Amino acid sequence: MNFIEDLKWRGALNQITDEEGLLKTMSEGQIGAYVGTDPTADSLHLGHLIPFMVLKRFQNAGGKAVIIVGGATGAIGDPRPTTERQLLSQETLDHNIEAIKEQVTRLFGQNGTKIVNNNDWLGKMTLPEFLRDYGKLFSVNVMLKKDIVASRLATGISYTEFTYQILQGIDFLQLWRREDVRLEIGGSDQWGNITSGVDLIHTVEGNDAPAYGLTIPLMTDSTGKKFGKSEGNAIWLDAKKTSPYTFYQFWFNQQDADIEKYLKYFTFLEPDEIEKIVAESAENPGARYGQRRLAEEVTRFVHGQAAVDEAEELSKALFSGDVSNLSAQQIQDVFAGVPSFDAKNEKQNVVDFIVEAGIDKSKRQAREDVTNGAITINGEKVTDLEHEVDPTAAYDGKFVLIRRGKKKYFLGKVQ
RNA sequence: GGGAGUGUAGCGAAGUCUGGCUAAACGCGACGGACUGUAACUCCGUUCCUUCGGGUUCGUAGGUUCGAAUCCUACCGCUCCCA
Repeated sequence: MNFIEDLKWRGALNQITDEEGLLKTMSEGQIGAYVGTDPTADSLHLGHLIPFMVLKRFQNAGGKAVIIVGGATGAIGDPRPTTERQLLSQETLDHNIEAIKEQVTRLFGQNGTKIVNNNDWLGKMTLPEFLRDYGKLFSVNVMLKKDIVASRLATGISYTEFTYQILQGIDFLQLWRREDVRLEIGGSDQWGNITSGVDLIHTVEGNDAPAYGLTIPLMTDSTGKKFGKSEGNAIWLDAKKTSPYTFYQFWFNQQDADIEKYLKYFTFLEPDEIEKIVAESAENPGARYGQRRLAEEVTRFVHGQAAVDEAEELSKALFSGDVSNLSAQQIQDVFAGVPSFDAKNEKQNVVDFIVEAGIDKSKRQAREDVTNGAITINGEKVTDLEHEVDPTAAYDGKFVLIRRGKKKYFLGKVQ
């Protein structure tokens, strides 16, 4: 299978500007492909992972991977379908850029991957240069027709965000010239921006200049719902924001119906390997073999093998049920990935304790959970609203382990 | 600038004409429980806060009234039509 056939098989291809042309160009020698991301936060999340995985596949297929961390575009704001973006301060942007560069480096490794900041060229451009050299080449009529702009005309869009597509177009042109980038990869919402770049290159470099764009379909689960959130929170790639354990569990908890789709889309496993996993899972779905493999593969890609081992060990400890016999040292080792809070070194009513630990947001909620038998402290179920929690009662007085519901653990560190 | 709408809990959406029975129907989501495979489906419960007496809510600020999400005034936001 070639690069494109593989993407199709994985359900990871939405639109492509010129399939034949791209394959031809790829066969003629090594070319680069790029994915751009703006530093809107200090970490990427699962939504960002998708284009990066396709870029990685491109790299595995013999291409050169180039990544833009958009210092300049991030300062402008890619228009969202709903409302204008809040601009970020320069300090925040700088901080985010560094954090994201580091993450991307971890995903791609040092060798052969180029990470650039578009501020290097966009930041130096003067306004007259911009208008003369680039603005002249863009038709407002065409720009207005881009879906994202058209959808914003009713509610309003600033001149700043309107201009975004030109900047992204310039990025593609710059990389086309500097890094032999011939392909831009993005989510399906990026189609308009990507074609801006392809059009610009064709205008400047000639209509037969090889430049292609490719988008990836939005991932949804089997019920059609948006993918990538857990309890309303984004799944981050930064271990400090989403622990490797939580990350692993996110994948492990996916339902049977989605496993095949996710294995294809989110792992680098070969087709026959995936078929084998799917067949084995179908035979004995209760063993959750597909989920385990999915969790392993994706966690390894993002956090490394050590994190996979740790997440598996932690999962084993948590779901075997009995935590009361663990030593303080074991607690410290095994539960490092669980959300933690500082516990006072004194007895306290359960309800107050739960709220102060941030496990529930109101006493009402905390009472309900206790009454329902949802709260377990140090392995013992607590159902009495008057129960006094003694944080020093177990684990050498160093830790309190709270479980809410079946799956959620919180570790209190006694002060 | 002129005109017509509209703003209700995390979201969607009733209630407004005909003021009290409304902490506010219903749906979704979320959270817990049962079942199970750490699943799906299904079922049950909860979903503003609380010292469990009560307290604070229906865009904001006033007003009328014994009593206002409901009536009046002003202001703010959003949508649509005309210019």
